[in-house]
Amino acid sequence: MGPSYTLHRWPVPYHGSVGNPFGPALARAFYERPTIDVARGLLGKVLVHGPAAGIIVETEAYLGGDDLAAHSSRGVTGRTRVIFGPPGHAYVYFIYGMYECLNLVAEPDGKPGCVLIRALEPVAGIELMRQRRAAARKPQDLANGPGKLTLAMAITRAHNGADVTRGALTVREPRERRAIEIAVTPRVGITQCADWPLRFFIRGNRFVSPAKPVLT
DNA sequence: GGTAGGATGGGCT
DNA sequence: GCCCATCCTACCC
Repeated sequence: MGPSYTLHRWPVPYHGSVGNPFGPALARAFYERPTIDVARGLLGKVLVHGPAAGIIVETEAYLGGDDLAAHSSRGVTGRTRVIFGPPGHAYVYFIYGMYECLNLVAEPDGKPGCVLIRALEPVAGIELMRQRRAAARKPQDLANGPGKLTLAMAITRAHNGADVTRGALTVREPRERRAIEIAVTPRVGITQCADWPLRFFIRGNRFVSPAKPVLT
């Protein structure tokens, strides 16, 4: 029988044009900037992995220095090595025994800083995402959380260290630019530096995560 | 509409 | 042994 949701509630899948339906991949210089600038700048860009793609609608900045919520605050380890490396690479880590989260490394080589991708607005490969996210009952539930979006996009720890300026996993300019308003709140699910305003999302977008910290 | 509780395993002290 | 940058289900309005 059919799925438990009704098909008409889903948007028509976006098939794109022949060839690459999006703009060029962001260059390394985009990432080689202060982490907060990168976190804000990624909003509205398009994360692409093979046939699946989504507009980045929510991010969080994890800084170097005294940001104790950042994995890099404990120094270079086997896990955090990538965060200290060159910008424009993926840092993917395993969390809560079940999920994986995608970050993009910022700052010049040698300086820590990364951006957690927290939510996507699916724009291509939506049928594929539905298959990968059987628990999602509505389109906005496909990728509205850091663990959900890695499932929907089939991003795993195998992508840790991958160069996102080229290859199968990239971040690209959108086909058309849209004006957006950026909302800022504290980050979700942390205890250290819990009041730092480092979560950014597109105000009014229905695909942001359901987490609702106090607006600042 | 809402929330409490459990699943599940790697990283690090 | 404790800590998680989470998600889903069940259950209750």
